[in-house]
Order: sequence, then C-alpha cells, then structure tokens
Amino acid sequence: MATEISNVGDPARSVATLWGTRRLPRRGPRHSLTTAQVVDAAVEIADGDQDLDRLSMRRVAQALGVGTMSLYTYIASRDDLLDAMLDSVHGEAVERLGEPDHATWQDGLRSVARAGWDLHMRHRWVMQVFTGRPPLGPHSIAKYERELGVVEGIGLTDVEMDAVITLVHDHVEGVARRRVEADRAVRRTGIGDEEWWRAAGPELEAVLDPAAFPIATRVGEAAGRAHRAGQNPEHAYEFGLDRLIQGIEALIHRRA
Amino acid sequence: MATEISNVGDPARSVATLWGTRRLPRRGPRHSLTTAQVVDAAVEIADGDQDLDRLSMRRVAQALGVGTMSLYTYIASRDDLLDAMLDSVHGEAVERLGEPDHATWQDGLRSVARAGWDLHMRHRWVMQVFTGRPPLGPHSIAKYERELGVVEGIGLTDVEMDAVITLVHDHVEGVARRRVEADRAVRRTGIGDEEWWRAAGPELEAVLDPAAFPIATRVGEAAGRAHRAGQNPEHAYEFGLDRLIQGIEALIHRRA
DNA sequence: CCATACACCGTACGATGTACCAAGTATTTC
DNA sequence: GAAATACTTGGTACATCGTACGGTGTATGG
Repeated sequence: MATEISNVGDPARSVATLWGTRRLPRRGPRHSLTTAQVVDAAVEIADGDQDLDRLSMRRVAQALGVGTMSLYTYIASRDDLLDAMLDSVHGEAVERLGEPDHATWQDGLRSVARAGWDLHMRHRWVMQVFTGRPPLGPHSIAKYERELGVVEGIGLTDVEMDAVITLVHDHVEGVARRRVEADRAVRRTGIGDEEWWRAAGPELEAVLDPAAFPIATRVGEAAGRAHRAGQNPEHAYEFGLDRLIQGIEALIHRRA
Repeated sequence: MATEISNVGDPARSVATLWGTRRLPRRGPRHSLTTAQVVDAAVEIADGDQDLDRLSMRRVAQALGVGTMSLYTYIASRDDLLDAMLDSVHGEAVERLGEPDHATWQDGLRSVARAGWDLHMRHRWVMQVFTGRPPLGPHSIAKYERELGVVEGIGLTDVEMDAVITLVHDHVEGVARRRVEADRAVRRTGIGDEEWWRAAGPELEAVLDPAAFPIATRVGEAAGRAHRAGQNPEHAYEFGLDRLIQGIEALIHRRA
C-alpha cells in the first residue's frame, strides 16, 4: 500500500554505513563482528584475487568464520560492501598522498596521479567498482579535498577544478585498467601473451591485409614492441600526464 | 558494478569468429542461424537494456526463437559474444566517422572524440566490456586505422600516436561512463537523483563538517549545480578535450 | 545406402545474491 | 523476577547465471 518495506538501497543507511554512524541497538545479542571487519576481510580477498568477480558474500563470511547471512547485519548488500571497500582504500590513498607541500601545481598534479596509480596497483580491483552516485564516504571526500587543494587558486573556476582532477583520474585509471585487465586475462585463461599470439597470429595473418590498414599495422606493431619491452604503461602514463599538464598550462597562460 | 572480461577461449577460434572466417561444415543439418544474427540480437537486447548485466544467453536465444545451447554452435562463449558485439558496433562507428577530410589534426581529434561519444551514447554498454587482449576484429582495426590517420605525419612517434588516441578514448569513455552509470543507478534502484539526495542529504549533513573539507564542499556544490543544470557531461567533455589538444600542440610546437 | 559429422537443445550442475524465518540472546519494562 | 521487546545468527530456499554433457535427428561423402 503506502509504505515501501524494502530497505534495500536506502541512501541514508548507505551513507551511515560509510561513516560508521549507524546506531547500535541496545537490546539483543552481542555483535560478533563490526562493519569494518567485514570490509577489511573483503578488501583482503579482493587484493588476493586482484579481481572482484570472485568476491562472493559466501567467501567473505567464510573468511570471518560466520554464516553468510550474518554479513547482512553489518552491510545492506554487496553493492554497499563495494562502496565501503572503495572508501576504505581511499583512506589509505590519502595517507600516502601526504602533506600538500608542492612547489607548483604541476608537481601537485603529478603526485595526485602517482597516488592514483599506486592505489590501482595496490588494490587491483578498484577500477571494477562503478558507483552510480558520487562516493560520499569520509575517506573519498578527504581524498577529493586533498586533490582539489593542488589546483586551488591557480586561476580555474570551481567546475574546472573538478574537471581537471577528473581528467587526471580518467587517464591514470585507463592506463591502470589496461595493465590490470591484461594480467587478468592471462591469469584467467592460463594463456600467456606470447602463447596467445602464437595461437591467434596465424589466423590473423591469414585474414588481415596489412596494406588495407597500413598505419594501424605499423603503429600497432610499434605499440606491441613497447608493450613487450615492458615500457608501455610507463610511457603511456608519463606521456598522457605531460599532455594534460601542458594543456592546463596553456589555459592558464592564456588567461594570465 | 559491472565488469565483464572477454576473450578467454581458444584464440584462433575467437579471431576467426570476429572475421567470419570459420569454415562451414559440409555434412550435417542446415544451420538455422548465423553468427551475425546472434550478435545482432545480443546488441539489440543490450541497447534496450542500456546494460550488459541482464544480457543472458537465455534471453538472446529466446529473442531468436532457438534453444539456449544452440547459440554455442555460433559463438564459443558469452565472452566471445561480447567481443563480437564490440566489433560490430565499432563497424558502425567507422561508418559514422566518415571520410578523413579534416583541415587540421585538431579537427580530426575532435571528430574522433565525437564518434567515440556517439558510440557510447548509442550503445550504452560498451564501457562495460573489457578486453584483456587487444581487440582484433576487422571493424575495431578499421576504426583504429581511421583514428590514427588524423595524427599521422604531425610529428609524433608511432608509440605517441597510439598514446594520443588512447588518451582521447580514456577521456571520452570516462565522461560517458559517469553519465551512463548515473542513469543506471536511477533505473536499478528506482530512486531518482533528487529523491536520493533528499534521503541521503540529512544523514550527510549530520556527519560531514564542511569546515573540515572547505574546497571539496565548495567545488562539490558547484559541480552538483552544473550537474543538475544538465551541463556537466557537456562541459567536462569539451574542457577535457581542449586540454588534451592543447597539450599535444605544446609538444608539437616545442619540437618544431 | 549407410557411416559420418554435425546442429539442435533438454537436462543438469555449481555458482551467485539475498528473502524469509526460526531460534536464541540481551535489554527494558512491568 | 517475569515478560515483552528488539535484536543477531544463520539455515534453507529461490531465481538466475554460464555452460558441460549427451541424446536425437539430419544432411552429405564415400
């Protein structure tokens, strides 16, 4: 009738979970866990897997030595768990960002990018979490504050400051995703890069006319060589970051 | 959250499927379908859903009026199907890219970005497909060739040409992903943006001290206003693209 | 003509997230 | 002290997923 019973996806509860401000009940049995314990266990499993696909509520419960359904006392759903995991590792990233003592905003942006890169490398599942709503946990907000700090007062509007941070994130996340996803494919299939090309190469050669795609063939081979030499993520990361910074410099100089 | 890894089976077969070069058997019953029909049906369903989560083999089979397991005659796995879907819509994107008749490489990059944006808006699931291996379908390669064409001969190395195209893709995909993922959250929860903030807002205000995060609060509110005014994806898209282009210009000018 | 090689697809298996409910426990109220 | 209350715990169950397996029927090559 008038009221909706399901508390699934209740925004207020999700926010309260993130901030650890859910009221503790005064009656009933003692809690055998905390939300933080659940989140930490999940992070540990995801770190080990380097993947979110195999992170199941059952495995988290098993790791904690409780029944699967007991987790739902501490977290409303798997989606909420993912949000909480993200906020948790963002806290770590803020610590590693350190004090904002950069001589220039360029240095600041480089350290923002580096912190993002480290985050993705230490927790190789964060690029798999998609939050439909802005992440409003304490650590995510703290991270955002720190990041915005490096572009404060350099001549950008508020909306542009947000856009710059987002731009850096998208670049770093893209490079990290390609790196991690490639590893994941190798791990999942048990087929290494070299073996994969040995198997797919002949088929491709039989079917692809290099003359029809001259640039793609040439550039693809160059990129492949760089990849095999292990210099691809590094170069892509640095090259992209340099372009972003120079693009922002151009805007600021034009305005000055 | 939704991360789908594709490309996990027999490499040679996967490539052959993409190129439509699998040999047809000479004995046995007639085929009632083609691989292309399966792929088209899957694309249609994913387009309708604007999501890959609910794309199941059962639904594809039902749409085609065949048994679920019959699909496996034409496609090795769901992952291979995702790869084939991606290559299929890349073909569409190449058509829409049109002839490479741009006066400047800047215009060229803008049209590459625009084509990418259109692709993500017309098929709001492509950002959910993660290929662990490079996508080697005919249309993906054709798209790559066209894209590289706009930065050919402007003073970049081969590896840099690849990096530039990737940079533009990551930016466009990031903006598109945020846009689509927000819609998806609304659709999945049945809770609109406004309603969500009405529910989560009080909890957040009770817990977040604006003085502790002054820049985040100010910038977040500005970004929120822009978002509500519907100008956020547009602005982020244009702003980011401008920065990228100017960053590349800076590199080229320095070398000239 | 029939052995062969295949297409079709029903059934089954091991996963998943989580709804529901019975049973047990601590606190509050009388 | 007893009863009512408000919890936690976690077993069971359900819908849904990708796909392995194998039976059945069909077109073709020898």
